[in-house]
Amino acid sequence: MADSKSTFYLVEPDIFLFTECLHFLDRDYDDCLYSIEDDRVIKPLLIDGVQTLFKITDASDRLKIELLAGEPSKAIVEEAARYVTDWFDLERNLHPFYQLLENHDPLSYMAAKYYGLRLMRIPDLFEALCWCVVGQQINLTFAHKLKRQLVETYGTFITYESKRHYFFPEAEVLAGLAVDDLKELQFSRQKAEYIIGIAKDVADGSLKKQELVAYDETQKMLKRLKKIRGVGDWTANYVLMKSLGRTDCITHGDTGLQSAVSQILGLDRKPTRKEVETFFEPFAGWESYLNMYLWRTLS
DNA sequence: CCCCAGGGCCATA
DNA sequence: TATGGCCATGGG
Repeated sequence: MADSKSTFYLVEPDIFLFTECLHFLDRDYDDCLYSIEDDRVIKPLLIDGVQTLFKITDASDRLKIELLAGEPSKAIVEEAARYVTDWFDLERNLHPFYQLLENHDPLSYMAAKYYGLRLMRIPDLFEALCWCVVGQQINLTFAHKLKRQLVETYGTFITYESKRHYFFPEAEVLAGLAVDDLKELQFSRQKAEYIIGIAKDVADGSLKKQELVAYDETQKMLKRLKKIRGVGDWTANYVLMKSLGRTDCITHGDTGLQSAVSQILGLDRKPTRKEVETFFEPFAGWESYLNMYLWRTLS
């Protein structure tokens, strides 16, 4: 294959800064589904059952995506482009959000300080749901440890330069597990039951991302998601913003969010749900982005 | 030892 | 509808 076929570019939108997006991905945690070194991301993608590996770098006004492993068919390049576009939320016009941000009293500093940060998404619905269940109630360090155990035990991987790059486990695989299989990985009984249940729904086709998208309204999507055992208010909102890219979601109950809002309001306690809603009011339609920028203040 | 982490279910009233 | 116990583990 000609080398040119294995590299493609995506035009960067206005208000985009690759390093700022990478900073959010990197933070202090050890994520097992991508690796970041210097100013590049290495991301394995399973596309129609084909194992691929991409390197993403910044080329001034474009994102450069190089295929490191896997045949560069047209379909694979298209899927990879789709994935990266969603991952970095490249299709979003952030001007309206920045307008609100710049005119907001205590938060206007964010427009410059976090300039170009995008809602870093988890395009895969199953992965997003599982990540939520894993992260429920526990600290993020332990959550990443649990995720790594899950991925390295039940996921497949591609080897590149003697390093393993893992794909998130298939729903069909996790659907066949017993609760005790996950308890061995330090999952609580509830988390194990939730994840296996969600895996079964996805594996048998009763839960599809397309179904959610078709609802068109955030409230209907939330209602559908909350029917799933293990999915409450926090998870439903998290999944809608991170997987479906809804911009009007607030991760109610999120301790990180509460901590950020508490600091900004100068409270010595966690804010009530009402106080959080009031705080978000000026950002109607852009709650998810404010949510993201508030998380950013924590790291 | 305590409490709390990017929650949610379930029992109880 | 609202509240409290519970879950697994690690860090402060």
